[in-house]
Parts: sequence; C-alpha cells; structure tokens
Amino acid sequence: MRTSTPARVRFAPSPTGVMHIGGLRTALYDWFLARKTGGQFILRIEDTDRNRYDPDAEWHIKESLNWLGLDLDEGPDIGGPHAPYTQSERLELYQDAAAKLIDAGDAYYDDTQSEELAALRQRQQAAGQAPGYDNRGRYRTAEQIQESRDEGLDVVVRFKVPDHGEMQIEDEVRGRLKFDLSLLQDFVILKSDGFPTYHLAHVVDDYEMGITHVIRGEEWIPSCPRHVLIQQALDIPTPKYVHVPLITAQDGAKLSKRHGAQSALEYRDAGYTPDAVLNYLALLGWSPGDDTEIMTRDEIASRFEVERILSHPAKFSAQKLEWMNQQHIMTADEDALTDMIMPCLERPEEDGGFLDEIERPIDRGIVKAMVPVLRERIKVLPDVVALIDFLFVDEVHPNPEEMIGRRMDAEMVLTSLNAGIEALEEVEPFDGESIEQALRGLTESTGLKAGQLFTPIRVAVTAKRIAPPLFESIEVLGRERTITRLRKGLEAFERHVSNRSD
RNA sequence: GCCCCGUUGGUGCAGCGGCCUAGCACGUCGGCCUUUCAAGCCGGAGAUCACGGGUUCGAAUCCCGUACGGGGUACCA
Repeated sequence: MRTSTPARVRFAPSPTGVMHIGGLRTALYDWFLARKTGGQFILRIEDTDRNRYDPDAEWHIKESLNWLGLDLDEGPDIGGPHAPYTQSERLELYQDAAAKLIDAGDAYYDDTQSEELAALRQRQQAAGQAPGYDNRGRYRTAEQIQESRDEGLDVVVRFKVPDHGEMQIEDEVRGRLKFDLSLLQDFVILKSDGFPTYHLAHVVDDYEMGITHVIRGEEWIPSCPRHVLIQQALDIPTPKYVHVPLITAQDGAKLSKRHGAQSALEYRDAGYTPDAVLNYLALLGWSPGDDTEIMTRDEIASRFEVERILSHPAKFSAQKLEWMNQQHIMTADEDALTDMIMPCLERPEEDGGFLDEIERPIDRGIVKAMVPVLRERIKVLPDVVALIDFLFVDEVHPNPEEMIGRRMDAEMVLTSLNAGIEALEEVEPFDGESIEQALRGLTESTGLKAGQLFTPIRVAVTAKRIAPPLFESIEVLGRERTITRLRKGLEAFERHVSNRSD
C-alpha cells in the first residue's frame, strides 16, 4: 500500500437549510480521505450570508453527520487548534486579509451601488452582451470613497483580476483545468456589511486551518480561478482541489424535494440504516475499481482514493438504495438492529408506529427474538411494524375467507385448525423446532399438504396472509395465546361457513 | 449569449490501446427452492460504448469537431 501523508480536510456547509444528500456525500468523501490517511476531518460553518441564515440548519448538519457516524476531529462544538470554526466569529481574519490585498494593490474599495449594478446588467442583456461587472470602480480615490461613506452609501472591497492571462489549475479528478482571465471580472471579497464572501473567507480559512484537500461540488469549478488568484496575491499555497460530481434526480435535474430527494435525516426517519446510506452514497461518484458493492465504512475508508472519484454526475436511485439497505440489514449486528427497530415500533400510530392500543414500552425481548426471521424480509426498518404487530395485540381478527388457501375447501380448514390445536397442546418443548416437527407430522395424519395445513393456522394466529415464518411466530406468541387464537379462529370460521350456507 | 464540466444497456459502476463476441450490480422477465412473504440459486431480454472525423496494424479506451445534458455567469454559497 502506498503511504500517504495525513490529509486535513474540512466539510464547510452554509447553514441555510436542511442538509441534502449531495452535501452529505461530500462530507463522506472528506471523512474517508481523512480516515484513510490518518488525517483530520474538520467541520467549519460558513455563515457569511446573514440573509439566508437558518438557525436550525447548524443543528441539522451536526445531527446528520452524527447519524452517519462521521466523527469530527475539529469543529464548532469540540473546538481545536484553529478555533473558532464558525466564520461569523472570525471576521477580523478576513478583514485583515482584505486590507492586506488593498495595500498591495490587489483589491480596491468600490462604491458602486447595487441598483447601478442591476441597471448595468439590464442594459448589457438588452444589448445582447454578456452580463457582468465592468470593473468601473477600479480607480476610485480615497476621497470619493470617504464621500460615499459619509453619505451612507454601500462600500465593498473587490479583488482586482488581471486583464489578461490564462490560469491553469490541477484538479485531482479532472486533471488540468484552463481558464481565460480576460473573461473574469473583478469580484467582491468583502461585502458592505463587513462580512466576507465565500471566495475570500474559505481561502483564508483553508490556509489558516492547514487544509490540504478542498473537496467540494463541481459547481465551484468556474469560480476556482478566483480562489487561486487570491492565494497568489496573499502569497499562500494552493491546496489540492477535488471537485466532485453532482448527484441528480432521475430526470437528470438537480435533486429537490419534488424528486423525493430528501435530507439525510429523512432517510433516517424512513428506516434506512446509516451503514447503507453511507455505502450507497459512497458509490454514487466513486468506486473501488472492481465490482465490490457492499462494504463496511472501514472497508470503504481503507479503499478510498481521490483519483477514483468520477467526473460525471450520477443519478440517485431510490430502488438501489432500498436494496442496499436490505443487504445491510441482513448482516447487521442483532442487538444493533433491534435497537434501530424499536423506535419504529414505539412511535405513535399516526407516525407509522404500532397501533396506539398496543401498550408502550414495547417488549424488546420479543422483537429481538423475531429479528432473525425479520431481517431478510424488510427493506426499510418500519416494515417490521406490519409484520409483527400480531404478537402484541390482545386479540386478532382473522378474515375467515383468507383461511381458505389455494386449492382448498372449507373442510380442509376445519381439519387443519383442529389438528393444529391438538398438536400444539402437546408439543414439548414449545420451541420453533419442535413446533415445526409436530405440525409437519400432521400432513400424514390429515392427508393435507403443507400449504393447506399451514395457511389456516397462519391466518388464525396472525390475521395476515403474509406473515413471518409460522413456527418462530408461534413460539414467540406462546402456547396459551396461540391455542386461544386457533380456537377463536375455528369458531369464526364455522360461523362464517354456516352464514354462507344460509 | 459567454465560460466550464461531462456523455458505456432504464439506473449505478468496471474498462486506462489488443485479454471486449463490452464485465458486475440494481431493476425487469422466466424458472428452481418453498408454510405465506422474503432471502437464496439458475437463466433470459436489454448497449451500433452520444454522433462524425482523425491517429494507429489495432480505439469504448488517444486527438479534434458536433449534438445533447449539467453547472457557472450575485454584496448566495
């Protein structure tokens, strides 16, 4: 294995809304790289836009990372050698950098007002020209700026972009990127409210925090030359750039609520396991180089390589995620799986949990006993609700008509139920294996086929046509309750038959 | 409009100049197994490797163009 130097990577979201799976995947790649190289994974909150600031967002971001198990080495809550990790608390740093750039002649104060800018854009568009700033503020005098300030006008700081030249940037996934600087206009680095723009703030912070790899969405590629320009002017090194492809919806468009594209926490609530989501997202834009698909987080981390990140966007497939979830559920630790299932059962009926008439808390032992047979027949955790609720209700109301399975008549139902009651009264010990033996033995004495024998019993015991395996279910239900249900089922069926013949 | 990135079956990936009569997985169809449902196993359909030119003895793989898709073009990130 090639030895790699420890990477310092940061996940730097803006607290402007819920955390989307696209952002989450970026965080994943950050984390994988950090863990693979023995480096650090850092969270930095980029709250430089006070207009879009959402106070709940930061919690949502941390909760999402936490759920996926992406542990932080440095961040707002846990601190670190470069604290604070929230940009609004580091304003001085950016203002100093801006001042330095102004002194060196790489940036200037601009008092062009937003209305003027809007009018300019409008005129350009009307004339069929490319809309953009025309660098009109470049040669303002100190006096002019002071005058504007005195009048209460807005003053920003703009970076002065060279009029000519080509910028080449090495991208770790795309190779060499080339940009024509003459197409790039002077851009704002410090807003009139004293806050920096993304361009300035992240460059300063990445340098201050010793970031080695900037992993971010490909929507940043076009503005990357700005970042390198700032670095050159500030005389600080350029980190490695890793622009990852977007995740799109089935129609190729950006993921949105419309597409069922949800935030990370919605997947949690819908019953996906963190390992499955992590595994699925990792493979959306990266692969280990062979056909391996199901992997643990440690496997992914150890096989992760930035060079193997794809350069084209991937469409999100809910179907494949479901399959992958099932795969992880099938191999998950039994206790851990049970723990994940419990809240799905205990939440209120209206939220998809057990019927409200079922008493809380739910008996974890019963659930755990069923986990081995449940795990391979659920796609998402809440699927267990409909599968095992019959174990928790006092009474069950089977539909007699459903007891008559394929190629069966009423007589067979009676035979099955009666024989079942008799056999289950005797079985010792009352466990799955013995129950199976006893019930299977009945095929000979009754002349019924296995299916004909078990269908009425299943329906009487569970009130479902589709249920978990019978013998395990009966064992967990217990002898008393099983026999009671069989008797009631028998009565109900007899009533049903006589009503029908009337 | 201009700039940037991309393009392998419906979807996610493998492929890095000959091993490709293009492999794997999801999905789909059929079968087996079977107490229901799953899981598992076996098999099928599905791709002129976006298109057109080059380079080469040889191209899905390298180069150019076109088309299409996406992104950017803010005192948003």
